[in-house]
Amino acid sequence: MSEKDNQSMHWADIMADKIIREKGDKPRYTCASGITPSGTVHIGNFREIITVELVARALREKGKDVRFIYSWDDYDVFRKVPKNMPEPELLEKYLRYPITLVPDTTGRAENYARGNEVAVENDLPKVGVFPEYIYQAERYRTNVYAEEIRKALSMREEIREILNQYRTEPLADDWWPVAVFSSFTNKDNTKVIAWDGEYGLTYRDLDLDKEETIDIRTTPNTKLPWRVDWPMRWAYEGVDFEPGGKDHLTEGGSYDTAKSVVKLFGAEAPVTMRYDFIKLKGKGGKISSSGGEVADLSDVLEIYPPEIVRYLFVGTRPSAEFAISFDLDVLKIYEDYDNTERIYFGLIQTNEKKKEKESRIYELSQVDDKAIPSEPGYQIPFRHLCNYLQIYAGDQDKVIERLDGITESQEKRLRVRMSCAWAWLDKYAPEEFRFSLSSEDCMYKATESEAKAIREFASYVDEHLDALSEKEFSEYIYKCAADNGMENPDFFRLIYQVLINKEKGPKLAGFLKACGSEKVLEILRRY
RNA sequence: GGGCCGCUAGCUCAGCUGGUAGAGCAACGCCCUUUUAAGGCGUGGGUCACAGGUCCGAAUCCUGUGCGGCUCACCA
Repeated sequence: MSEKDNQSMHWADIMADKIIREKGDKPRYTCASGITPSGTVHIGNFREIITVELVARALREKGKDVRFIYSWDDYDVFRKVPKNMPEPELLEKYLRYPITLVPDTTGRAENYARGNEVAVENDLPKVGVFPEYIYQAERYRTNVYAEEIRKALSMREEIREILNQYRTEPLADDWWPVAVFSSFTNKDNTKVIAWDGEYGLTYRDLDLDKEETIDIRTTPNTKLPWRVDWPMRWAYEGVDFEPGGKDHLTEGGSYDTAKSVVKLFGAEAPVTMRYDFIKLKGKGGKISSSGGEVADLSDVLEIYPPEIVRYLFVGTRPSAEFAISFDLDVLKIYEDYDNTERIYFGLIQTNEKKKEKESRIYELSQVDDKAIPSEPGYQIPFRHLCNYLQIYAGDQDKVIERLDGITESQEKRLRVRMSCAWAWLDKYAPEEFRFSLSSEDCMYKATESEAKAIREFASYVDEHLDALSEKEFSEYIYKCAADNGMENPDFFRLIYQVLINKEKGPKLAGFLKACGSEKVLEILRRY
């Protein structure tokens, strides 16, 4: 590979090369990601998933077989009731339970953890992400990790030493590298008292002050604490790559200690990369959990088509923080994506370096790398599309009818885009941006002289709108104002009032043409 | 206290394995005597936080300083 190629490489390709370099040339690589579904899995968590997906795709394109596993850490403790969950007082009673044993008050699934999981599992295929899901609650509760737990117990002192390196307070003398959910209460308010050197573990339930001895080969109650659990799973699955947030990948963070602990399990740490958090812009705090506003993948998919959702992440270095916008920036995002697409299809000339870079971003943004579009999308600015949609009150078929020379594949993509645009107009667009054509039951009350001007204007529209250009027709707007003794601003205001019940609107001449004389006349002739 | 990140045009940011700065928005002007957050063309605007260093050459690499932020040191 030449140096030149390297310069224009995408971060996912660079990471794939790094994995191959550090892990050796293997026929198959295991890429992992995971999270505790202790609340809504938000778009920040999605960044880790899409990061793995992009690296996995880059590896596959280099001819490697890739296993992409996604670990749901649903045997973690329920510590806090998120603010966006229904029936908080019921959930309150289940604090300190494993989240898999907490009821789902949203009615989405059989338990709390599962409810948060299904939301994500339903949306990931839409953006072309198909991991193999691993459910840690099931793994632990069916004793899949019994040997690993026994190993951890036997390496108690070595593990303690590693963890103590970064702690302000050393772990207590009676600390054990295992957590126990009480079989009496399901809560983790327990303390390990003894281990028989094999599979027998004795713990005390601190709430009830009762003791019990369990067999880690048969009990569903044990689990490893995070800093031991993570490296254990690296070893168990043979993980080659797993990214992490900056909370994990800081000195003394869990990646650091796990890197040492994993050796005790006879394996090496995976290649990693750090990703930064995602901010939100213009969401207006509609959904709130633990204080801040939250958006999940489905919120983003509502206003951006899948390939643009991917584009947001593909085009940004993972180490950089960025904001996902719900406000007017949405327009720019669509324009940026379309621009990248035009570069890919050679509709815009750029230098070779930029073309390579943008083209790679375009490819990686596509949901299915086996089905990259063979032609660019229908060229219509997002703003324009929003106005057409509003003229036709969201009727996609009518908008399509107005567009010349649209192909089948373009129509398919445009319909997705229209759904997003419509959702955006409805939920997030600023008021000035929105309008709807007046209906008969909410007519502007015109004075007699205004009505006369409107009727005259209607005749101009009837005679000239279709035949003349936007600019040429403008003359008639001014002429009509003058003929009726009105100041221009007043006349424009009048027409906007009549058409859309607002004082202002899109640039009038162009707007009239976009509406078409038929629709305009239908409204004007009510006067 | 440790670690990390950021500091580039009024705003939001791109550019970063070095070759005398870019985009969008905002501003201003013109097309059009003329409403407009839907048009077109154009203009202005930055000692790239600061100080050193390496280099023919630094926004880009190194060192230090300042300011802002995040994170670990509890749990996951």
